[in-house]
Amino acid sequence: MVIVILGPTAVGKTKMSVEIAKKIKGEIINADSTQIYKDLDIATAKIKEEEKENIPHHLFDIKNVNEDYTVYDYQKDCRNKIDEILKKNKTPILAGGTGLYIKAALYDYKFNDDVNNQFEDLTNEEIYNKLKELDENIDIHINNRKRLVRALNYCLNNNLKFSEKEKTDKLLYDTIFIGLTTDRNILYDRINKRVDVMVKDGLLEEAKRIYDSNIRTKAIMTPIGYKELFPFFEGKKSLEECLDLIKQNSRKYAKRQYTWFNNQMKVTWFNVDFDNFNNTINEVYNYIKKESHL
RNA sequence: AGGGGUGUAAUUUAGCGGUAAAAUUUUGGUCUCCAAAACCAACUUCGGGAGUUCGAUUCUCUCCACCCCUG
Repeated sequence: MVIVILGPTAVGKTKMSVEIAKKIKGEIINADSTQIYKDLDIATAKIKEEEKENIPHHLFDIKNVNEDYTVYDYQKDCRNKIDEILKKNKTPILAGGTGLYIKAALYDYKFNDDVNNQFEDLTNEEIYNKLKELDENIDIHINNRKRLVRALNYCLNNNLKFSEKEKTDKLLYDTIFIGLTTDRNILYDRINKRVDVMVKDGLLEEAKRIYDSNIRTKAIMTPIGYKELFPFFEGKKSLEECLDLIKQNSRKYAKRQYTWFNNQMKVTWFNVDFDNFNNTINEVYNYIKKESHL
């Protein structure tokens, strides 16, 4: 059995994962695309060493920021870890907020081979029209260039219609999806406060180090919390403006996480009791016990 | 208190005597490799009152609010 602890940012997934692991002989696998990387600690809200409580944690800090890592890599790595842990007769617990990673790892999710970007010179409309010729049922919006390119590649490489591509919802593992949630207002308040705490914990120093390194890879530019501070280091914006932007981007991110989880997975949601987190831990634990005895 | 200015969406700003607009926020949604990403959609507005006019958010008066100057 595999347990997944998911939810929007700042809702308490990390803490829950450790508590559940302690109760059920679990090992934790990171399911957060930004915590894969070394040296990105504060902005990504990565678990601290002393918080791990001797529970094994996997797929944290496995890449340098100048290396690439994609869903494709994660699918392989995560499945390997799951198998390893199951062999030891322990329970893998995926914890994190990157919905696509979770989906790719646990479902029979297939990738295209050989994507190349030979259409760089074309306008969106030209790509769209080419695609429409090969697949008249396509319903990707014309402004969504990334997806248009991918669909066109699929049609050309496989000589098949993208709209008829097999979409499977088949789970590869016996999985329990635990979703942690709370009122939107409370969540937003927590997000805002957490950013302030990050600053106290050294977010500015971490971001400055990254800014000075002059590395501008995807790993650096994707997480919320670094790029927003660059204008401050350049004297172009006030610190407050930059921090507000971090908060705002985090809120938007949380909103998108909800739409993904609600539409892509069968999640059982638990309202988090922040005043007494133990209540929520017990609730989740009892639910897992009940489900796993079936 | 006197003089001047400004009031349009949650915010910043367009605009016009003839159905009020954009960006951002917010909210909802899409999704089969770059997902803390990409994309789509929706809601809400002319400070109040009176006048001129066929018709006023636009012009006039007045009240209110805010800002600046003088005291």
